[in-house]
Amino acid sequence: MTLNRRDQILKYIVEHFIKTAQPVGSQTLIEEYHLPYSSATIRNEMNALEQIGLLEKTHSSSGRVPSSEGYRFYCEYLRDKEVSEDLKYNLQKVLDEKTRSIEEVIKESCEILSHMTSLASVVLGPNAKEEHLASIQLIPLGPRSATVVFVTDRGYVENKTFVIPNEMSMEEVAKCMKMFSDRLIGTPVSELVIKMEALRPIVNDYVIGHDVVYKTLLETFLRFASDRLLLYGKKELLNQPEFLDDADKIRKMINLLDSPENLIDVEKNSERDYKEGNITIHIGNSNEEYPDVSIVTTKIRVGDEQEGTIALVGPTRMDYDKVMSALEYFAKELSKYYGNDKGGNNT
Amino acid sequence: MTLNRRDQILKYIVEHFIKTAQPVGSQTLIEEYHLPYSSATIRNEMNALEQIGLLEKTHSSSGRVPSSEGYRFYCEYLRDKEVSEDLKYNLQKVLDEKTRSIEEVIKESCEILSHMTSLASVVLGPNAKEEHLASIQLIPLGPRSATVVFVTDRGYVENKTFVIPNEMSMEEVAKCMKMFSDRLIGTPVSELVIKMEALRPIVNDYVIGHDVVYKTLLETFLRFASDRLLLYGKKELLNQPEFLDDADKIRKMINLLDSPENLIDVEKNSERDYKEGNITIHIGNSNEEYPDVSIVTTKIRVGDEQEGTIALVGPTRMDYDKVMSALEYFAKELSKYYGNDKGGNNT
DNA sequence: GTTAGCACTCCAAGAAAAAGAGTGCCAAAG
DNA sequence: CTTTGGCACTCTTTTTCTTGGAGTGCTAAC
Repeated sequence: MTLNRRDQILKYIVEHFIKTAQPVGSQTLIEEYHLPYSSATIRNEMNALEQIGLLEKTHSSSGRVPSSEGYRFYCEYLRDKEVSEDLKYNLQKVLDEKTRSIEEVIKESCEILSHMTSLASVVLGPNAKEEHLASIQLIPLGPRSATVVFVTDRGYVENKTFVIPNEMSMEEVAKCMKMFSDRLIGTPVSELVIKMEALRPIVNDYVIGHDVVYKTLLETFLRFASDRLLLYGKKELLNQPEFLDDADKIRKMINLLDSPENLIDVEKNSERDYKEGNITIHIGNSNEEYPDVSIVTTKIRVGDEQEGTIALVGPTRMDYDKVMSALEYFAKELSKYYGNDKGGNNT
Repeated sequence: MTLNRRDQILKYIVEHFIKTAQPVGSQTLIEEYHLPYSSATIRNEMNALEQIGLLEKTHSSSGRVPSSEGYRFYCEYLRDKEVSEDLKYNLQKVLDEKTRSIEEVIKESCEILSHMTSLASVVLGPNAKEEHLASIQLIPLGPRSATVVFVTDRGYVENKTFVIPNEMSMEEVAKCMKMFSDRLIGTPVSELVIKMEALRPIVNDYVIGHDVVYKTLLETFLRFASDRLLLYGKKELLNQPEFLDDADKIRKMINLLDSPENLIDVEKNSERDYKEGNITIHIGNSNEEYPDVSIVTTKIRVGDEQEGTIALVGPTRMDYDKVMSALEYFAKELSKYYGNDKGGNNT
């Protein structure tokens, strides 16, 4: 499909700006892309594009820079949708390692994605709410201390070491734990805390000094509910030119990346986001808290339950084409390998 | 103990510089501290202090700044060694919560320390090498996947989820795991990998397709060996004036904090470090990779084995007095609570 | 519709000047 | 022999001004 002149010019501007991080002028455009028009013509088109709100100027006589809308338009209509062979090759290499668990595959893939896009990648773990408690194990460490290990049916593990009060024997702790275990296994993680509440009076009759056990379990269950967040490629991201000389921007970005809440906030504010297939693109916007940050996300599914979100985070000036294609490719390949058979692989 | 004039001046300079991050001039010194001498006299003393190597100039006509040696001297002879009541109160509040595990106490204490010193605090977990494997548990998740959970005798947990190859049944995996378990429990973590090597031929005879199990275990054991590092207060640190406008310094600091290796490297280079009680102070030095970073560390002991290191990391211009006192106080209190009874608390 | 031409705007970089903070040192006073 | 007032000097920081250049918008002609 060939583009009309105006769109073609917009495309060039977006791509050139993505590459150089410099506002693009009419002259540059002609030289770089050998356009068969005079600079005046280009300027007219640029002006028109600015009127529609797809381009912006940094000051009255500067070159043009894409607006959020401009990027959005680019994503929707102009991008090439090509996945680089390099990326395919690198991802495939990771995916082909059969005995790797999905977590490891995701980790390594994210490192590759980060590296190839110079963005940070964030893995937002599956919300444990949908998982069920599969096992509670008490492991005595010494006469007065023990560790409890909790495993969900999707292999997520939490643990907690605690001190056994003098008035309780290890046997009693074990008995108490068994009691909880019998009543809690199979419970969805989201209901654990409520169910504990109900168990409180019952366990009261069983064991004296049970409250340590009770409290230990409760605290750990609360941890289940918190988001599991992994972050890769921070270094790559901070070497982008927008951060080269701007300490404030760096601090702000670190803030964003270090506290999941913020990221989730940005992501939630999504009425204006552009969706394409499984990919959602949030393009930073001047009336937001992080105006110059864009986030491209995709849901990762393994088996038939939702398994988590992968996001690539960076400046609004990011290579949307590359990022979207890469993420789409990755999500597709991943589901091909870890598809609808609940975690089994398809050898 | 009252100081001689020269030392008193050095003390004021160090403290003023720590407070303001600006080179200190003779005039300022007189005004701020009401010294009963003329500026010329002060200048003579400053000159002398520079000759001895305790002060430096940022350029030929600038005020003075403490040198590494100057800081060191300050730490050893000049500091006040007072612990603020505020800090005592806040730490005590955390320490008094009886059922908290030591990890949580350390976490919260570090947050307090970071907050009150505006430095980053780093917890370098106990080196697992000294721990012994206490438990291996296989938890089946589905027909073709399972999680193994490993616990050391000090309550450190590692886990790994893996996919069971088609040619193996869950029973076989369990059997295989049991075999490993029987032979590995009690082994020091440092020897696990070697011992695995020895087991390889034996297990070969037992089960077909054991290599997945073997590989899973081996990979997890390798993870045991890696350092366990926690980091708090990055935000506080990056708001220090040295980072206000210097993107490069921020990047460098983040690099340092994000990769444990670097931190350990800095810490190891310790011939010149100053030790006082349980505290070790590494003061950044111009011929090092991180010339303007200082690290104050203390070993934390629980029971009779070494349990880890806590470090406060920040610019060489840090409040050594406050930091050392705080850390010393914390370490002392902690060992009071979690003293020599192997993890029991003293209620 | 396209383009050459030109006036205009704004930024970036550099030079020059001015202001300020601080030093070192000398000679005189204590 | 230590302290101090005085002064020349150094170096940084801030401000102002200038200049060059990149880029635009507009108009009139093609």
